[in-house]
Amino acid sequence: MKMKPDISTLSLAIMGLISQRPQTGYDIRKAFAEKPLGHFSSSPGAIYPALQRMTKDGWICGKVDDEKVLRPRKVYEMTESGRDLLERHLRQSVDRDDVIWRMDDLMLRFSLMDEIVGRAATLRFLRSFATELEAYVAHLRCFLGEAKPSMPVCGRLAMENGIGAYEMNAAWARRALEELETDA
Amino acid sequence: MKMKPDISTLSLAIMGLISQRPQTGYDIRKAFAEKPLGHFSSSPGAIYPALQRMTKDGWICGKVDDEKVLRPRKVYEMTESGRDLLERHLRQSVDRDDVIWRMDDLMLRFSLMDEIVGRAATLRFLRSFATELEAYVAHLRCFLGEAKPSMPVCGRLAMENGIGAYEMNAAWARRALEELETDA
DNA sequence: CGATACATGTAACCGGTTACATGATTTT
DNA sequence: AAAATCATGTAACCGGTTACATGTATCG
Repeated sequence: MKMKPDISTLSLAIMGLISQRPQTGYDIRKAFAEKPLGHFSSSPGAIYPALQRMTKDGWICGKVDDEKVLRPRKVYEMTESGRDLLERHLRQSVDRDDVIWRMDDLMLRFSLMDEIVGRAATLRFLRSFATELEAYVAHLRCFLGEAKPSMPVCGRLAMENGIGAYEMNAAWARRALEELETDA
Repeated sequence: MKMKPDISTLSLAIMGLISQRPQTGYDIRKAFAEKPLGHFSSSPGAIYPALQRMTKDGWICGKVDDEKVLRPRKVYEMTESGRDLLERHLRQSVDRDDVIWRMDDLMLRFSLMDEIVGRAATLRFLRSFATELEAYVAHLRCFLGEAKPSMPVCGRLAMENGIGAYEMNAAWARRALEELETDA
């Protein structure tokens, strides 16, 4: 019912940051704590184990930037195989399960993809994103139409809120598409 | 940075269902698998342990509806202290941390509260929900205004998407408020 | 009689949370 | 010298995921 995410949202966010420029665990924690968008845990108990896992898996590697101190300051950067994995992940197309179960991942992918896999991939992404959303909205509207009479007021309102969220995303995708198609 | 949720979203959803009418674990699984809105795991490995925990904590209790069979069919219903806890949870007011970190919980609460704690509480909820959202949107817009020049196009678009989602929710809350104020 | 839906559970695993522990560097 | 900030980590806990195991009732 869920499946797929070879890369967790946290790992993706971390790779997004260190792709821009190599960073320490602490830099990453600060970035997550200060950024208002995309909520990631900035707790050391999340970040450091994640960095260890990703290192073990060969996606990133940490270079001790200073010599023989007891507490080494490690600056992490992407490895080749990490970049590879990241690019493959960013290039994946959008399906219905993604829009239902992995919206956070989708938006995070969008915010990274233009700079890492280029404009063409970004446009492809937005088109499939909008298409899947519009199809799913149609499906939900149909469901709502049938269920409405038997639903309590607030159940119906909650569902309209859910559908509204998907519609907002679809409209945003169309606007973004227009803007990105007509610029440099 | 996160704190608070005395009740997990899954527990809340389960209590919402069995408040309407006593149900078995299997009924709950089916409800989660079929309902298009609010994504809950319908896997037995999530549901049954959750039911056990909630029973242990005294929020619900399961009555074996049939006598000496090897596989008893347990119908769960709310206990008094469970109803108490649920009502207290539903009556909580909305703060900024809720709209940032617990939007799912908020919408689930909304969909249940009218029938469990009444219209007045629902209206109070919607008012504080709208107010917090509008304040947070203002804050984000301000942040975006400052950061915009130094942001990559897609970073800006992603942030606009995030803000748009909050705005959509605020607008929805105002509409819902109007509808609920003027009806029965 | 076999398939399918009904129905309940367990166990290994994984990753995030909270809380704690420690040390280095900079500021007051 | 004390306090704050920079910086890295560990350990216990909790709950969800996946996969497995089992048994019952109904229907063709």
